[in-house]
Amino acid sequence: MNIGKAAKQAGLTTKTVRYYANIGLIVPYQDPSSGYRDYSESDLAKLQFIGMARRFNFSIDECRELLALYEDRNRSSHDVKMLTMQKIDQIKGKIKELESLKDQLSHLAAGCDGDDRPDCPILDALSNGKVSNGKVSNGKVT
Amino acid sequence: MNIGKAAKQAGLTTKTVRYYANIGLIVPYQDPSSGYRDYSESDLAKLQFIGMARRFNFSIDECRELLALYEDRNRSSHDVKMLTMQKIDQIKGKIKELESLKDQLSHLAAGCDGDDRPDCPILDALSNGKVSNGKVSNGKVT
DNA sequence: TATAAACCTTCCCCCGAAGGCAAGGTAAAG
DNA sequence: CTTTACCTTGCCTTCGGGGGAAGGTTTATA
Repeated sequence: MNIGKAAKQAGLTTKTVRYYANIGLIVPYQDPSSGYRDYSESDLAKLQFIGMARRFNFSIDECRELLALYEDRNRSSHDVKMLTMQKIDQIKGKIKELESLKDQLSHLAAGCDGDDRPDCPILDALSNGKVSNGKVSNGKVT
Repeated sequence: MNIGKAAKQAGLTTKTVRYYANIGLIVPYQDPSSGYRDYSESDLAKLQFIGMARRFNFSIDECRELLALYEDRNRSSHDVKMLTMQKIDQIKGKIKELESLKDQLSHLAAGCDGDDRPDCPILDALSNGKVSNGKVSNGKVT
């Protein structure tokens, strides 16, 4: 199967699929004469697997781990669950951080008239540095 | 004031402050003979302002807008509030997205025994593509 | 006064995870 | 045979800086 079809089946772009081949994540057979990549059914399954994992916010490196487990017939489900729980914790942390940001910004916005006069508590708060209790970044997750 | 002290006062790294000068965000006077940058009190206030805005997840371009408003004695607080509300909406969207991810992953994890046997509904779900209802990315915000 | 430590400068490469585009080769259809 | 659709590599861009080299400046100390 050519890269275009494989990409479409997996819901990815050809750029992405080619990138995965370049970084050694999913490397298909490549015809030496034409240079065309040829994706097998097994490759396609892996592409779909990775696509789904990426949609769940797993990083490429985490996908590498998941893929290794996926291919290991003797893996323990414990290992997979661990990775998943870690990801959940990471996401929870990011949510808390964003909740805090949202609350602080909402508080600022509530104090601002939002009319055509220049007085603005939001700008005041940003400039005097005393907004609230900090602790903002950085749990990754994006 | 030298860059090191200015950066420290603003809670930023010298790298970051130099970067802001390079992209034209906050450009201090630069001594032509030594090449040293010299940050005025006004520059420092802007650095602190930007630092705070960045901590609130405003992008560099949004910081540019905020800074323009900050410096405009005739701005209307309406404009500032608009930007802030937009940012709040953006953050809300990202939170929803992460909540959905978390719920789906939690659901998967709950179905997985997490023992040393290989059976793993998490991997099954990732590979068969039928996890739940998709709609995952992408509201930015990071 | 000499020297060392602590600053500062520019320059270039690096991260994640691809996207965009150009130049050119290949395959399949008409 | 030609057009069209697909494929290839390669290089530059994103975003917000971080790391470190090579070298200049300033300040403190011996």
